[in-house]
Amino acid sequence: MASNARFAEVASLAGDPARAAMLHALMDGRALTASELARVAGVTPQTASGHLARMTAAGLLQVAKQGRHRYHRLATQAVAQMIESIMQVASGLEAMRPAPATGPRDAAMRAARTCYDHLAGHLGVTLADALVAGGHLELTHDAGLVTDSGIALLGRIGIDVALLTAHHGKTTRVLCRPCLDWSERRAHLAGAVGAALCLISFEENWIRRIEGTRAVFVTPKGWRIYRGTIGVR
Amino acid sequence: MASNARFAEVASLAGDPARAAMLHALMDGRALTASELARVAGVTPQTASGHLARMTAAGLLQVAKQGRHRYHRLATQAVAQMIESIMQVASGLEAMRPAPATGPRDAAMRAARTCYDHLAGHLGVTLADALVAGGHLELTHDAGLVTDSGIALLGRIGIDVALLTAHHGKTTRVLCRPCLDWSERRAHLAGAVGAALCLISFEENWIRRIEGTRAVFVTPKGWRIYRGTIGVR
DNA sequence: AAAGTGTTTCGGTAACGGCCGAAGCATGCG
DNA sequence: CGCATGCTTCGGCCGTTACCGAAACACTTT
Repeated sequence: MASNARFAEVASLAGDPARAAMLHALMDGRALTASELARVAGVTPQTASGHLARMTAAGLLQVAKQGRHRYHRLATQAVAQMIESIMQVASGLEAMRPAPATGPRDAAMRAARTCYDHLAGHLGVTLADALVAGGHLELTHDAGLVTDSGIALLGRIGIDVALLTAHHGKTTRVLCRPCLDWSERRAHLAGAVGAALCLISFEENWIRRIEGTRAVFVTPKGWRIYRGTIGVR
Repeated sequence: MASNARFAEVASLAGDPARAAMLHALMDGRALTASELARVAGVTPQTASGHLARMTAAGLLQVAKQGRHRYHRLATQAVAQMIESIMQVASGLEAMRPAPATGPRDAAMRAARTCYDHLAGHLGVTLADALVAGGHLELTHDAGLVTDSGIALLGRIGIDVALLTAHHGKTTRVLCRPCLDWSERRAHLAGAVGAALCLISFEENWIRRIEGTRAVFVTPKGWRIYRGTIGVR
């Protein structure tokens, strides 16, 4: 097994506090500049630059230069999924820890945030719960599927499931994936359907991002849709 | 986000070559002694002991003392999934590398092996392909489900899908999960169904483990079942 | 009780890697 | 054309940690 060295290299890259902070910051799927990442990691720009170069060389990150800025983003979905799964294990250990000091920003994060390309936090699990309760969705701890009633419901709010499937060239309704929430310790909705729901929520102004964070808040219009159509609470 | 430190701790633990080798060795789900793990990692027992103690303290491993041996195993499925996802990213980088020297043992590993609790390698993807081709299974890159015809087929070879679902207390057929193969670069079958198929294959002597490795070989009886009933090749 | 094997603890060494200050390239603006 | 800004490279310091030899510990066997 010669790939052992690669494995260790990748894990080791994620295993540094500064780099971990950067990766977390990139989990919302957006591309950030080197300076922004330096700030969130709490290091000087030149230190951050070194980290970013290494992660890019290793294929974890993808960089696009635009003017005098360099925008960094996670290279692939696989990287995002890896980070999720590490968070998963890491949060599992936290169970036996004293409750961490919870600032106001943390409260917003726990209430609703994006996780790479989908919704997480209390909002995320609430939406997933409502969809499951309404028979629109079936979830286990490691797989999920959209029912016929779910296809209809999603169509009503502007998501064409057939289009999502067509994009993958397969004829199935298995386009969702549970993603265990590190704050709620419950499954929320990831995968193509989760991403589509998140996207349309931004587009239709059901949610808005809280500047500079991964946290979001739900607009009154958003609550109407979530409650009325999806059946939340 | 106070969990950042935990995240880095976990990733960092996986990021050492010696520890990575141990984790890989434990991916077949069995429990190994400290000495065995020291051998596979290429370090002395006292070094291995330190590594194992740290990983156990961090919750990655679980240890059971039995006589003068201490058996170490992965603590949870989440840990196995994390390792998978890191392998995923790591193997993605390998795409542009020269082909690694492939010894005879590597050949057996590529042909068929266990991956935590299910089957991987050429055998794994071949089985998954056959099930998909026969309409018994539907897979995308991040989810999967068993069809009615699949439930019938699995029942014929001794796997009661209803029993698997009952165990999770939910009424769904979404008990499988695709798991990208690092050698084949294709999806094979994981999740509850994948685990059940692997288990029954061992019990019925369709496959046998090659002593001391994760590799397995298919018995003549096994080929009869795989070809005749599942429709391989 | 004594001998032997598997495992852990301790101490010391060596190497790797993160960090910053200073200086060097780029790009955009006045 | 300079000057500012964003980013990178270079050099040196320092903390962390993997590693092994030696010795202690635990448990089984004779």
